[in-house]
Amino acid sequence: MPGYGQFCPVAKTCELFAERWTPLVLRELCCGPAQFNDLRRRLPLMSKTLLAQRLRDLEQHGVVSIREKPAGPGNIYALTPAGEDFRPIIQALSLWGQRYTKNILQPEDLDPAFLLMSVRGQIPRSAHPAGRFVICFEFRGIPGARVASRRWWFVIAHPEIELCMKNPGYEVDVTIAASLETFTRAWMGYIGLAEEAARPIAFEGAPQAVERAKALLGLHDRPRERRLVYGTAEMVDAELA
Amino acid sequence: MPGYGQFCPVAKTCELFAERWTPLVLRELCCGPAQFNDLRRRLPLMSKTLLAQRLRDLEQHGVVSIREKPAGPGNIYALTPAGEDFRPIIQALSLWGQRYTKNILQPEDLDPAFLLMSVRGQIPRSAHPAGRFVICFEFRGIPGARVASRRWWFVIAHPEIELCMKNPGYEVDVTIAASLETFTRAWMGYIGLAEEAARPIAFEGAPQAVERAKALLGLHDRPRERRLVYGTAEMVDAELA
DNA sequence: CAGTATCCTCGAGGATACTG
DNA sequence: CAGTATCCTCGAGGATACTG
Repeated sequence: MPGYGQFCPVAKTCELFAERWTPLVLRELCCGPAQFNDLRRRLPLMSKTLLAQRLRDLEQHGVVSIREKPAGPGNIYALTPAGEDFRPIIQALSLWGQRYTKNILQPEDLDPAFLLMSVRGQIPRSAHPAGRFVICFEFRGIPGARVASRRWWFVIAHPEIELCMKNPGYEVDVTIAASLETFTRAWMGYIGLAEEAARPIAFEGAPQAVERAKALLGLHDRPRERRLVYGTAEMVDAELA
Repeated sequence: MPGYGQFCPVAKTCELFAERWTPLVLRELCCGPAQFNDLRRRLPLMSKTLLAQRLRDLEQHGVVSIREKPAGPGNIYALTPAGEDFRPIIQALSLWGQRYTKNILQPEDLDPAFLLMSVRGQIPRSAHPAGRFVICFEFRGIPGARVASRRWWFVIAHPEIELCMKNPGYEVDVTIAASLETFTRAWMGYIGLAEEAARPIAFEGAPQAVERAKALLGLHDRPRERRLVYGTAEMVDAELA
């Protein structure tokens, strides 16, 4: 892609930042160093050829560092200090989107895998229950384009949360059943749990466990702009504790 | 361009914001409502077909309003409130660029017309001299790709500054002669006036007039990150007064 | 001036097969 | 797994001509 032919720092920044997929690659790297296939999992519609190319371009521009893994094949991709300075911009794009893209979510934008990885990433470790806590998700209305199962499990065992597509076999504390769209919108805080009489989100489990699950996931009865953290696990802990 | 297939507000925002040329169209509209050819002058490398399409897309997304001119053909393009909310993002992209794109300016990024329009736009009206004040610019090293004359004039006559490609005939108070690259970098504050012994910026005129011109244009002896205002004339007045 | 309509190009990026 | 090499497609957007 040729440049914009302007010395303006907005133009020069856009030459490297406002390319297709690039802001989303940076969004991912905001969560900390990652391997190639970590990024692929989070950007399933991006081809590997293009991902590799973008990473190389970003390295060229001093925004991403590429270092060999200490053992085994493959690299570790991480933000350089210049890359870190995109974090507030990612945050600002997110806030804009939270205000103005609520109502243009398309069925194709919904994906249980991406959703639940995001949900997991926004749970501060300080909120983990003391013992093992298992949440089962049952989604209706998954777009046909997504090859994904309807049932998912969170196995919360401090300090880890395992996301399973197959029944891990543990006793389930809370089951959450909802249409994928409703749950996505509720998690983002675009709608409140109390308002969805037509397509409700059903919680099954002991009342105390249900409340614990809602608190853990940050689900509220009323709409409330979610505070999304584009940062490492430590930053999530610090900002959402 | 298909979407990214993610509900993530960063992804949804990028679907409309991070398209080629779009941030620069918004950058221009940050300066206030504009007509089609105002925008074309500021985005000379963007085709009119594409500009028209982007403006339509932005209107569709509720970011730009398109209203017929009160008289005559053509429209007035302006930011909606949602569009105004991109202003801090443009500002942030600019700050990133000021920090990290200093050293990747290409000859093709230099353009006296774009430069001097930008210079003019960053002068608060409160700084205008009482009487008429005329600055002549003489640029060396204009890239061949740019069809532009080497000499330009600012006719500062409060509350207007006229930018002329042809000698307006007024007596010149200050003449500034420099290579286009040096002047561009100095104006951005990437370099200071005092440091460019090799390719100096020559000021000609009465010492007092020269000092006045430097103050007006915000030129300093030492590098200093320029505070660029992406806003209307009133905002420039308020922030740079 | 302020765009729109039409045609055409070329290059971004997807698909596929391959490698250590 | 973690990419790279190669080929090919298709659609973004440029060029041109046209309109009120």
